[in-house]
Amino acid sequence: MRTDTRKQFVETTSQLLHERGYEGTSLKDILAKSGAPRGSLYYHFPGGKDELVCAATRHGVDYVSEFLRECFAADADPIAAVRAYASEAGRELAESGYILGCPVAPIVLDGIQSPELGDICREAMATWQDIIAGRLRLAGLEDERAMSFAALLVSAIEGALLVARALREVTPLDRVGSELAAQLTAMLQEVEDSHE
Amino acid sequence: MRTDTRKQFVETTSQLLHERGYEGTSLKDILAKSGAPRGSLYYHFPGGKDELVCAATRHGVDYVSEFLRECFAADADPIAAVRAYASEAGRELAESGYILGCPVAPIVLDGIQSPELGDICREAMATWQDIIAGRLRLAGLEDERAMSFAALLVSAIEGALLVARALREVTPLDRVGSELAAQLTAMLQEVEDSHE
DNA sequence: GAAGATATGTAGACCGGACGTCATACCTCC
DNA sequence: GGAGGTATGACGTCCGGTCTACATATCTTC
Repeated sequence: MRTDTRKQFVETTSQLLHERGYEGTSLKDILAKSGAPRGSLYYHFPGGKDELVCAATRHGVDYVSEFLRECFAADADPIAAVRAYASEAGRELAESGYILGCPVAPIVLDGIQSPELGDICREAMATWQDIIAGRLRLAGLEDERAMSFAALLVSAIEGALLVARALREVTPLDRVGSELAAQLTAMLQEVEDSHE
Repeated sequence: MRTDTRKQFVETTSQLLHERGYEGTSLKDILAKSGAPRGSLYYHFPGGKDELVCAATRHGVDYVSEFLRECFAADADPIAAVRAYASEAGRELAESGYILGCPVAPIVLDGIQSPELGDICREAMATWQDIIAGRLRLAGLEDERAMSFAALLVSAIEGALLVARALREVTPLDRVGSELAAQLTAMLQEVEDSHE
C-alpha cells in the first residue's frame, strides 16, 4: 500500500497541528498516533518535520478551499452559503471537541517556521478571500466592496472559530453567521434596488 | 528592585508568547531575553512555566481590556471606536513586525495547557464581548442584537489580526474596520429612525 | 523463476535542548 | 554577627528531531 503510510502521516499530523500547534506537535506523538515506526517518516518525508508539516497544512487548506468553493459556487445562493459555511465550521469544531478549526491559524500563530510554510499560509488566506469575493462580484457587488466584505467574512469566521474554541461553545459562530447573512442580504438588496 | 525582575519576566514572556506560542516559547529564550538567571524564575514563579505563562497572558489581556474600555467608553462615539480599535490593532501589529496580535489567540491554538489558563482565555473573550455589547445597548441596540454584533466585532478583529499576520499586510484590518463601521452606522441609523 | 536492483518499511543510537531542582551566595536589617 | 528574605547558575533527567544501518517487499530482466 504505497500511499497509505504517507497518507496516515499527513492526516495524523494535520489533526495534531490543530490540537497543539506546530511546536506542540512532536514526532513521537505523530508516530504513536499513526502507528508507524520512527524511520518510516524519514523515508516519506526526507525533509523531516518541516516537510511533513507543510504537507499536512496543504492537506488541511485544500479541504477548506474545496468546501468553500462548493458553498460559494456560481449557482448557489451566497447568503445561504454564508450561513452554511458558518454552521458547518461550528459543527466540525464542536464535534471534534473544540479542536478542528482553521488549519492555517495554529501555524501562523506559532511563528511560521519556514518560508515555504509562510507561502502556504499566505496563499491559503488569499485564495479563500478570492473565492468569496468572486462570488460576490457575480452577485453584483462592486469590486472594492466585494473584496472588503470577503475580507470581513474570512476574518470573522476565522475569529469566531478562535473565540468559540476559547469559550468552548458555538454561539460565536451562530451569531457571526447570522449577522453576516443579514448584512449581506441588505447589501444585495441595495444592489438590486439600484438596478431597477 | 523587588518587582523589576518579575515584571521583566512577565513582559518578556508575553512578547515571546505572541511570537511563537506556548510551546514555542522556551524558558531558555525567556531567560536570555530578560537577562535574568535561571533560578530567579523559580523564585518568582514557583509554579514554573505554567505560572509564568498565566501571569503573562493576564498581563496581555489586561492591556487589551483597558484599551477596549477606553475606546468604547460611554461618552465616546461607538462608530469611531470601531474604527479606532481596528486601526490601532493594525498599527501595533505592523510596527511589531507582524507579531503583536491578540494575547489569547496563541494560547488557545496551542491547546491550552492548564485549567487556569483556560479560565483566563474564556474570561478574556467574554469580557471583551461584554464591553462592546454594553456600549451598543447604551446606543439603543436591542439586547440580542447587541450581543450578536459584539460577537461579530470581536471575532472579526481577532480574525483580521490573524489574516493580516499571515499575509503580512494590514489591509484585512482596514477593510474589516471600515466594513464594520459602515454596518454599525446603518444599524444605529435604524434605531434612531424607529424612535422618531 | 532466479538474481539483482530499486522502492518501501523498521529499529534504535545520537546529540542537543527542554524543564525543574538544589546547594549555595548575597544582601539588609535588627 | 546572625536571620530572613532574595538571587544564583551548575546539574539531572527526560524528550525533541535527526540520522544511519538494516530488513523486507516489489519490480526488472534474462
